[in-house]
Parts: sequence; C-alpha cells; structure tokens
Amino acid sequence: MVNKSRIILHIDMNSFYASVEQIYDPSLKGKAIAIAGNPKERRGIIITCSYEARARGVYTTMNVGEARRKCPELIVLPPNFERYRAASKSFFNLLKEYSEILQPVSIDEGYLQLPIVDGQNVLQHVQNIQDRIWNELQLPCSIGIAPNKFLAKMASDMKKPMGITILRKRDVPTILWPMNVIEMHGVGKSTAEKLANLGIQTIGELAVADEYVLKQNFGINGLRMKQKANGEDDRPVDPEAIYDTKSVGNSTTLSYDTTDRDELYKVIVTLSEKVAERLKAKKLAGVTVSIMIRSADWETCTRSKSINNAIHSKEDIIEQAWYLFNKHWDEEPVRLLGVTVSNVSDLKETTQQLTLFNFEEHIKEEPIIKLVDQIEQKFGKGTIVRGSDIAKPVGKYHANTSFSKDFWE
DNA sequence: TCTGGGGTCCTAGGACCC
DNA sequence: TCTGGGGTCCTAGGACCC
Repeated sequence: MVNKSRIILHIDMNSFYASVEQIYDPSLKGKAIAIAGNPKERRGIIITCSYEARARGVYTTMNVGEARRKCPELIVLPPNFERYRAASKSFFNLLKEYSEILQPVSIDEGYLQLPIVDGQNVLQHVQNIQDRIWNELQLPCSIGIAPNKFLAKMASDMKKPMGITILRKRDVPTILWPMNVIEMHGVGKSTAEKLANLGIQTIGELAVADEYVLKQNFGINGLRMKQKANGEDDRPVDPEAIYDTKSVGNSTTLSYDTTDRDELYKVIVTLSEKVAERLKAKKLAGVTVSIMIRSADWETCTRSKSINNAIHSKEDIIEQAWYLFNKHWDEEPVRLLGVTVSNVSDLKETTQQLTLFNFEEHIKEEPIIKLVDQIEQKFGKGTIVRGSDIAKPVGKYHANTSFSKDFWE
C-alpha cells in the first residue's frame, strides 16, 4: 500500500536581523539590541530585536522612542539588508544539501521536504541540521517537523529560540485544539473577532464549525481555516514559488506630512526609479501601475491603471504614477506614498508579444492561417506565442510516496 | 501600541462580451 | 426589446504575513 506521508520542515530563523548583526559585531552578543528602520527619525520603528531586548518589553513595530524608554541600554542599529541577504543565501544553500524540495518563504524562513529514508531517526537528522546552522553560520533557528506545511509552521512557533517540535496528525486534538484561533497562521485580529462573534474561540471549535456558516462569513478562506484546524493541508512545497513575482513596489513614509506638490513629485520620481531598478534586476515588466497615498489620519487610498503594453522604464512608471497621483490626490497632507507595478511577466516574453502585436497591426487584413505563416516565415517557427503558452510554467514537485515506515501514525 | 516596508491572496461591483 | 446566464477583466479595498 502506498503511504502518502511527507516529512516537511518549517525552519524559522530566530530574531534573524539581530542575530546577523551579532555575527558582524560579536560584542553585541548577549545584549539587548534592536534593528530599527530610521533610528534617528521620530517615525522609526523596531523591525526586530534580540531576545534580551524582548525580555525588557521591546517588540516588533514598537516606536523607537518608546523602546528606549522601556529599555535604556537598548542598542539600536540601522538595517543592513545586504548582510541579511548574504546570511539568508548561506542558510538556504545549507538547507538545499538536504533536499531539492526547498521553498523559501521570506528572507528568514522556509519549508523543506525531506526525502523519506527507511529506518532513519528523523528527529536526530533534524537536530543535525539545526546544529550545522548554528555551528557553521552562527544562526539560531527553530524547526517544526510535520506531515504538512501548516502543521510544520505551527510547530516551529512552539519552541523558540533553538527549538525542534514534532507535530503529528494525532497531536492535533490535544495540542492545537485548546489554542485560541488567533494563534493560527492565517488568522489575524479581524478574523478572530469575527469568529468570536460566531461563538468560535478555540481551534477545536473551528475544527467542528458549520461549513455553511464559515463559507457565508469568510468565503473560500473559511473552509480552508476549518481544514487547517483539523490539521489538513495538502499544499505542495514549491521551490518555484519564489520566482513567480506578482508585483514590485516601493513606498515611503515621509519624515513629515506635506502638501507640497513639488516635493511629492520628487518622492514619486524616487520611488518609480527604485521600482524600475528592481524590475530591471528581475527582468520583469508589468501592465498595471498603482499608487498608494496615506494621509495624516492613516486613511489609505490606492489607485491603479492598466495599460496595453508592459512597461519597466522609470520614465514610463513616473508618467503613470504622476498621472494617477494628480487625478486622485485630494490635496490633504500626505504621510506616505507608494508606487507599485503589478501584473508582471518576464521581459523576454512581453517583448516577444509586442513584436507579434506590432507585426499583426501591419497585416491584420490577412486571414489568420496566412498570418501565422507570414509571421513564422519572418521570425521563424515557434515565434507564435499562444495564450496558453504565455503563462510561466510552474514546476510541481511530488513527494516520494513509497514510505514504509509509519512515522506519522 | 498611534503604528515601516515588502509582499500575497481574496472579494465585490461594474464593464463588457456572447 | 425592459431582458437570461455565463464568463472575463479591471479596480479598490481588506486581511494577513514577515
């Protein structure tokens, strides 16, 4: 009989940025340190902090001033993303030695599906991975081991720092069900409140909740939440997901709220340039440009516009973003501005489509068969990109299912 | 607790087409 | 023409995550 069990790890770096800074400056080890967006500006907030700082009441999103008041000896550092990216790369490279089925989720966490080896002591094996990340990279991490992504994610959260937690299907009623729904990955404050109004407080109550009611209140997500509450999740670990960028955007909170049009134009230009640069690095172009305007009272307005051809140059992005801004800005003081390009696709594919489109313009009177012939004569076979071929193929990885050892039973 | 910046996914309404 | 049903695309906003 085929056993469909998988062994999935969720590896979560502990206070990643702070840990990396402690590598570069070992004198920071054991101290209360924090990384803050803008340490000197009034609007700086804590991005992450060491466990020593957490013990003193400092937490992520806390205002820097507030954090300093709570913990006067706090060492506040600016972020150094190049360092974090480099550390992240080493970390994922190490993980890749254990399996090709690796899905980075963010700079500091990812899923790894282990090959199933008969008679292997899984816990020992994972302990070895954690030891290597610590010994070779000096990075602490927590690891969850489970038969699916959701349970692995929940498990990695249970012991921090440097924890390893196995969460089996059979543990779900005893471990997960007594927990409050807010503890569930994917359930935030808003959903938790809505659930509470329906009389659902715990994950156990969600696990047996009426599906019709869930569907009415939360749509497809309601049914997914119930499945997860029952420990079910069949999403594959997808190594390609990280390459499938949907949008590229930059935003900034101004150091003071302003209505100065010239100043706001400069900000739009800077943001558009950054977006263009990042699109170029990723070899992407997009057909939709959005802007975000946040006013002093935290009201956020987003406006977008789709155009015929995918764009990527700073000039094009500035033009669209500035048009949108002028059309929709209500002249109220602006706190934050953002520019995003979405509906992106590979630059090579979009220019190919553009060539086809332009050519088609010239000979659009011709019957379609002749058209195809002409294009292929001119540009070679394979030039025609049919609708179904344009979408980027997404690699699917399936687990080795021939696992005889009943690890999860 | 007066809140940064990077994203993803889902929904709902309207336009438009057959 | 006073009027169905299915589908897709676009836009705006909300919820959530790290």
